[in-house]
Amino acid sequence: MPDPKDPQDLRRQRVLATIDSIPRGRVATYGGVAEEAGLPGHARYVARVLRELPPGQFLPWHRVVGAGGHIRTQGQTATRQARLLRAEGIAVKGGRVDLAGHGEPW
DNA sequence: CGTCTGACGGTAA
DNA sequence: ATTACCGCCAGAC
Repeated sequence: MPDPKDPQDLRRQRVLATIDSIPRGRVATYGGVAEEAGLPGHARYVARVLRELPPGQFLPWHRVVGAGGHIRTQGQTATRQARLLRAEGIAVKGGRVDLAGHGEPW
């Protein structure tokens, strides 16, 4: 286990905790998650954390989308994300979700 | 240190 | 709608 006092790890934990707090049926943007985690301007960092997330983790990673509701994942991952979103009642059309109806809970 | 790379965000064409 | 840039920033090398 990584040292929980390591500031690097704390930062990541805050991001993960924020994503974990996204309710079912809602989505959040990378930038929104970053801001909520106290890291304004670090949208790319959020993406990195998710990208390197070990598979099988319980985390609603699929609820994180790009600005404007765009799905930014690629290939099979994008397919899975769309399926998971639709499974909780979020429509995905043209690689995009309706932010107006399912936007960030913050 | 300098460079390169992005599951980003925004703008311009 | 697409493509090309640009600004940004943590990491890897």
